[in-house]
Amino acid sequence: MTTPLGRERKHLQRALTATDASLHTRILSDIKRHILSGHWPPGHRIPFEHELATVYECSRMTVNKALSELARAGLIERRRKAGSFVCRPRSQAAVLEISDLKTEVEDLGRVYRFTRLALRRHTATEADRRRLGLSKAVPILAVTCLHLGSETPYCFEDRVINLAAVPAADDEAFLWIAPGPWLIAHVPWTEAEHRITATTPDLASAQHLAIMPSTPCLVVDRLTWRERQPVTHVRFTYPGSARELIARFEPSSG
Amino acid sequence: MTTPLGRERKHLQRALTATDASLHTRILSDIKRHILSGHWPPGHRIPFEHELATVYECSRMTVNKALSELARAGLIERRRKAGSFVCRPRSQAAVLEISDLKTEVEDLGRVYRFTRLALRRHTATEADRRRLGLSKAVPILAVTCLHLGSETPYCFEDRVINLAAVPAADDEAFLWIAPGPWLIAHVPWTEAEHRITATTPDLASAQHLAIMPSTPCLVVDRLTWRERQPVTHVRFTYPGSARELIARFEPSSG
DNA sequence: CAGTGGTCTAGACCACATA
DNA sequence: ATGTGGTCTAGACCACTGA
Repeated sequence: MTTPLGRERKHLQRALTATDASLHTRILSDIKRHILSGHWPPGHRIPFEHELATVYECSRMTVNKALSELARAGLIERRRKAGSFVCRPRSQAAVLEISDLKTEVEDLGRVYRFTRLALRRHTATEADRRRLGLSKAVPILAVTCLHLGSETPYCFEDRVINLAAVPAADDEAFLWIAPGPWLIAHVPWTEAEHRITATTPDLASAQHLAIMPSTPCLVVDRLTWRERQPVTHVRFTYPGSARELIARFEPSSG
Repeated sequence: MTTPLGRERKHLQRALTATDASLHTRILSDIKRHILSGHWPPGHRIPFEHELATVYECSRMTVNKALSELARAGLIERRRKAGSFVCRPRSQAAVLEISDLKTEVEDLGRVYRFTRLALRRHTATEADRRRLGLSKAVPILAVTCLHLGSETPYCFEDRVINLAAVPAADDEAFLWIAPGPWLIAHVPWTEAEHRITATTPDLASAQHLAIMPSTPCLVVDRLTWRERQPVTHVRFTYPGSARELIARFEPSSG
């Protein structure tokens, strides 16, 4: 009696639904549809796992997989003994895709080029330490670049690299490869924090971008860690007219 | 022989690890650590499911749960017959938390208040339709608000609401509740697209924010749908000095 | 064609929160 | 005390795909 009894049932279901994917996917999207359509408002208790298992004629594990994913996605909240409930939507979260500059520029249909401006190695000043969130005076590589789209200044990059975290950067001139791509190739899988503000450019930025010092600019500060160790801080300054950050939000997964 | 043979093993593992959570969580974070530390570089093939199942002395399902989650998180890529491989990191993606203005202001330690300025009901003009991505001349509710932090102008809100999607909005004056919270309460679970730019404010914004027309401003445009139907478009204009958008990126889950 | 991941089962025990 | 979700098992079949 260890023969798979569920097999006939499974095939029956496949025949009935036919349309698409796996069962747990179907359960997931069914529930998701109920939530997104408003049919199940926030606070609504969705059926228990064993109920859904009965409805879909499957094992509880299959239902559990669907519900667990919905919980991770933040669509439902699960409470022991109480059940699973539709969440109130998170205020507004959005996934911001910050691709590399080359892709960005080429997506605008322009020809990408960058020039390295200054490159300087020194011990971290007070300002550098503040940028990197460091307390010690580690060796630092400071580099500035100008990124162009079809020969028009597109973005000014002002970066410090923590050489204690990335010693190999000391041997790189960043003439043929920009610091960003180089770092991704040499220090993959980092964590990052972005700060996005609107300001007037500092003098260096305005000069290199060839804009008036009063031109509003979008400034993206990115601080990157590797295993809680600061790796690099970079400030991208875009003339406000050049850049749009676009972020999409969907209740994910599906 | 249907008695759970795995029980002794399970308890053995609990005793061995003791530290924390579930087994699949531990497997997940073990692998994640190998990846984030660079010990397993992009392209590296991680052990097969059955290998890990042997190592951790558990069933393949448990390993599968961990690996599936890593795959969803984008840390590994799974290919049938070939195995699972460490991904190259996605360029840079970040989760931007756009909370509501009340929370935002209060997080700055200020007292939140908002005033509704204009409220007007009319048929969608060409401009309105462009904002909402609509082709038909539906009824529209246009509303502007000023949000203040400790009586200082913090953000100017210029919004249009598609009354065809949210008829109930027609009965709301938005004097006691701001349009944002009202919409979240009445139209939960929407999809949204955000556009973030830096510009000089338009005349109305500058006037209400009491800033010079040359002050750089962070402008957040948000278009919201419900089931592919445009619900609302809103433009938030912040004096550049007032606002920082902060986005964090981690290789998620764990 | 052989072996991987993808999926599913029919149980089980447990922690835990709630009624 | 009871019943929920959380976790896990020891199998199984299948689809796909790369060697």
